[in-house]
Amino acid sequence: MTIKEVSEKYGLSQDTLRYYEKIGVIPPVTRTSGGIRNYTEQDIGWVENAVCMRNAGLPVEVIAEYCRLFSMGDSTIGARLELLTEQRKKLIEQKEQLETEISRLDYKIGRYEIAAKTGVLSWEKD
Amino acid sequence: MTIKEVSEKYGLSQDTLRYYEKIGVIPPVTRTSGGIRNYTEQDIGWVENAVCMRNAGLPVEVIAEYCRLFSMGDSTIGARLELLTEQRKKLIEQKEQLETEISRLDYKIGRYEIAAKTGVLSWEKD
DNA sequence: ATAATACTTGGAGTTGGCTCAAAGTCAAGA
DNA sequence: TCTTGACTTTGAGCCAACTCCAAGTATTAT
Repeated sequence: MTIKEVSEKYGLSQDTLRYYEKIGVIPPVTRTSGGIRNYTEQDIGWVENAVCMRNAGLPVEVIAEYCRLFSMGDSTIGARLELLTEQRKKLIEQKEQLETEISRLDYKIGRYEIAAKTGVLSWEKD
Repeated sequence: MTIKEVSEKYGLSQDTLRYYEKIGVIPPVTRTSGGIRNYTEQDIGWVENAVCMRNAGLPVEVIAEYCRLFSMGDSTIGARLELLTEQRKKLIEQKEQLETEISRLDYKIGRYEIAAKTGVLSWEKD
């Protein structure tokens, strides 16, 4: 698969794909004899991994570290497990933050709906 | 309350508090006759609002827009309701992204735990 | 063979959200 | 009175994560 196709499939710019490879968020991509990127299924697996992790807000640095450990082989399994566990913890915290803010918003929105209907503000501030 | 106290109470730097005020994430803070910031309960309410919204990842621009609308009075209630509803939707999407990634991580972590115990990788790639 | 298109690299520029520094004002204590 | 320290403003600097550009090479279509 060419960089263009991968770019379209995952909604990443070609620049971003090259950038990800450069900083190690994905391992070096397979090339044609002419040096052109030719993404294999494996390469694409790494792209998917990067997309998911980025969508969840993991820093590129962390994803790159995971790739680096992976490339070093089985001796880094413990370290990779630790890295993933730590990130999981952070995501759960974020999720809780989000839930808190969503209920705050729900409350506010509820009050605004009443206000919009009645034209009357049923409260004091913000 | 002085800027120092507010800074310590909410874990924001004094610079950040001044920055928030400057860009309108919080409305102009009450001042002493000498022009020194003297946060009232109301002002602090706005700070809390900013902290919650930022913790959930809302852009400062959006928070500032809400403040702006608020300062314009009751005629903007509809617009404020719309803004909050839109942001709520985004937060829910983000939450879903997070949940997706958390289960992906759970799956990976599960495999790594087995690998760490048995020393054997029970799968092929990443 | 040649033009158009797609690719390459390296490096500079952009955006969001702070963060720091310089230079100045002011109030309280020795 | 002088100094200390907290405050003020304006503006520059920084980091993450892209994003764009220039200059050059390779592939494809005619």
